[in-house]
Amino acid sequence: MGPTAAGKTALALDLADALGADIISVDSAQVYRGMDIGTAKPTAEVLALHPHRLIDIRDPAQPYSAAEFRDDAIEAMRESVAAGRTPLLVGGSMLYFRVLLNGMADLPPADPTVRAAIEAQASLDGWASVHRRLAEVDPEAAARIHPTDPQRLQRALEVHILTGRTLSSFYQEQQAPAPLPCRLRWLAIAPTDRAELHRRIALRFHTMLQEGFLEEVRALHRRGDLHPALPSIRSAGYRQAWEHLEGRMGYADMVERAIMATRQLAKRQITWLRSWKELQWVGVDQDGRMGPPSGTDILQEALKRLASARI
RNA sequence: GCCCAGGUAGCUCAGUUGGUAGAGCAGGGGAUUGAAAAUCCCCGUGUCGGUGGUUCGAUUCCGCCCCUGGGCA
Repeated sequence: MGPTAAGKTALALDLADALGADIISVDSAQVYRGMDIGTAKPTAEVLALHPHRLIDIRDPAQPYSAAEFRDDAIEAMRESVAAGRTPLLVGGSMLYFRVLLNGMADLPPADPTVRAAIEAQASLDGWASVHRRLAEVDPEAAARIHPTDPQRLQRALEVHILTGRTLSSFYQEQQAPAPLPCRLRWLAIAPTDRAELHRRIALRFHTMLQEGFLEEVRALHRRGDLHPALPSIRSAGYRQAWEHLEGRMGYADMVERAIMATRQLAKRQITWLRSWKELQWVGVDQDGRMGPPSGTDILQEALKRLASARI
């Protein structure tokens, strides 16, 4: 685990070799085909040598979800363990790691029709009216969800419309998480200081531009069936590039805002990691060198052997 | 050289009919159950360009100086 631009992929490739492991991607953006440069997806050459599971499994027009990830990841882990190998889960989508660890309630999947109806109400009477409506049928969820949080309001009301039951009631009967095919060890990699992380993020975005990031987004834009309401197009960098291509943002602004969005993403990822239990940390210094890992186990042994590697 | 408009938070700016100032963005902290690279919540002391003057009190009014635009020579 680690914030974006921390050096997860480089470490994962080395660790996979050292441990004889199968890499399983835990990345909500790298699942989309045709979104390569901007998601910092490993190149085709790298993927040929180190196959990654759960990359390129969706068209950008079709949203993926944490629940689908949970099922897909467990299946991939099973196959790896059955083959006598070690699954190595690598990525920065912390909710995805979280659902593997804690499981999810048995909720209905998203329903586009119901969501469209809720959005119609919101655009007519505002999200505050959606919040009031939720308060009538599910006061507990309404108390917990802020009236200005459209995404969670929509989800809570959607669950009630689809099932006639409250979100809270589903949470109460939530089962223990699905048993995993192996025990998990948690390892996080991140630059030691924030300024260094910011530097790496800016540097990487400029590299992406040189590698043809705008052309990549232009190709997505030309399809004509994609739009900024999709999770794929909303992701950091793509959203700003999309606005620029539609003439609503200048080039310099696009670059600045894309980097800002990525910094903010990294901050949220670090917030998740701060509260993670039993987490081993690997720090990365200004020269990209890994520091000594915390904790003691076989992972640490593998990391020691890689200690001179640059991330 | 003269005239005009500005110089206030990291940035863009508002404001104080004289009682030492506040928005957006950035940044920081937090939340996170089928969109999560998403969505949301909380956090604002800064020689108010410098220096003299008027005043009980000046960031605010006045003089001079410096800097940045624009105009005229």
